[in-house]
Amino acid sequence: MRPKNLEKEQAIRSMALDIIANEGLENLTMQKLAKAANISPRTIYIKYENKEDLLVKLFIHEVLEPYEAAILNGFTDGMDFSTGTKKLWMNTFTYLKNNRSHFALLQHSKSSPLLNKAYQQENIVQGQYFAPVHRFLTDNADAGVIKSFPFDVLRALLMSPLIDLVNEYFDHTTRPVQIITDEVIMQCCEVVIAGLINNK
Amino acid sequence: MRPKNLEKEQAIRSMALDIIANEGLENLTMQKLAKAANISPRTIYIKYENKEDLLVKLFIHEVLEPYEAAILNGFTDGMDFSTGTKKLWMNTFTYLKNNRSHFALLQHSKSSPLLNKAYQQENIVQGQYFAPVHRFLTDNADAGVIKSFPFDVLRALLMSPLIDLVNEYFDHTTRPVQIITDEVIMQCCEVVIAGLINNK
DNA sequence: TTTTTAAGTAAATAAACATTTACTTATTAT
DNA sequence: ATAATAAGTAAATGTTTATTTACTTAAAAA
Repeated sequence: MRPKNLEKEQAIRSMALDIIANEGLENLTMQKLAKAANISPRTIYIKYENKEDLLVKLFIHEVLEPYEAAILNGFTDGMDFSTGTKKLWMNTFTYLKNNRSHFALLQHSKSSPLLNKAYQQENIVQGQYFAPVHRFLTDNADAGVIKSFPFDVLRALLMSPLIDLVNEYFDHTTRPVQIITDEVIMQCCEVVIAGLINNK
Repeated sequence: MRPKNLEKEQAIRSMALDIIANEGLENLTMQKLAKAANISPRTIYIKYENKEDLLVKLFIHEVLEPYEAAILNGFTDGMDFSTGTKKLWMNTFTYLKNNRSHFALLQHSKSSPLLNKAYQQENIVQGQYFAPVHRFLTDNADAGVIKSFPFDVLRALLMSPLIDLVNEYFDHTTRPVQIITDEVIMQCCEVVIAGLINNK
């Protein structure tokens, strides 16, 4: 029995991310991908059931898992609120800055029904990201360190400005001046923290 | 000369938004649209050059313009920071809540190269939304009412949690309990305001 | 009323696409 | 060595799609 060539599988995944980063998800076709990876279209179907299967596996294993691991790097839910939040922000910013195609797929996962379903299932079932951040926020809310809101609301208040700023960062890469720097990110993080903290 | 039937043009636009709201942008095809509007595919091409032209015009005239008008309804850049921000938040939330397909297109405009281009051009050229909100934020920053950041950064800090919450709102419409209520939105708005205000 | 002209239609067309078919090749277990 | 088997390929296939062709209809201007 001839064994699977793992290099080819890796080529498929990496070229898929390249095409998505450079041309967008809507321009990723199986024939284009096969040509870019220097293989026959049929070979993709040996490794993946169909396009949906490829996209979901690419998204979960190549994007979501490394992304969540990177976010949680050096973070524990026992950190004090300010330190923990800054760690989450900086981890996220650094990772997304260096992985534009991953960011693109994450953004697509909000409007593509397919990826959105995959994202929600992954987060509900595995929840590597979900669990520590969930504990971090609810513990701080319960202890009265920050204002009390449902978890999803806290997450929106805490993390969505950062995602928007990453968007700005990529929009601005073609312009002469980079306005979204690490310093700006940290200052913004402090604004978000200031808003959420209970100061009574 | 037979005149254009404006009802048919309106049917095309309104059915397009229906399909986008119910099945997503990726499932809007010219034949499906023609059938839904009870016309021949050819008729769409009398009113629009091609699909891109249709989508861009739909997005700008049917979504972006009413959206920006709704956001600015009753808002002036001379309002005090807290009142003005709450007005912007409530206007935005109310409008998007009642226009799901418009929200869907706005979300797509972040990841679809086509709509993104249209959005940026429209905002740069017309800037109905841009201008008063820009003045509102920069004036308050200059006067020391809020912390000083570039406009784009201020906008991210001020508005992106709201957009994320609208997303939650639509995710939760299928669940039994609505967690994103007008009250929650107003409380979140106060959190954002608290973070940005200079209290020295 | 008749001519003119653009609006409108039904059906076709050509391109793009995901997926398969029919075949070849490489590797391992015997 | 060779049989067995899955990996791999080149070239279809059938479907879906945006867009056109060839024709009909309705209304305004003459």
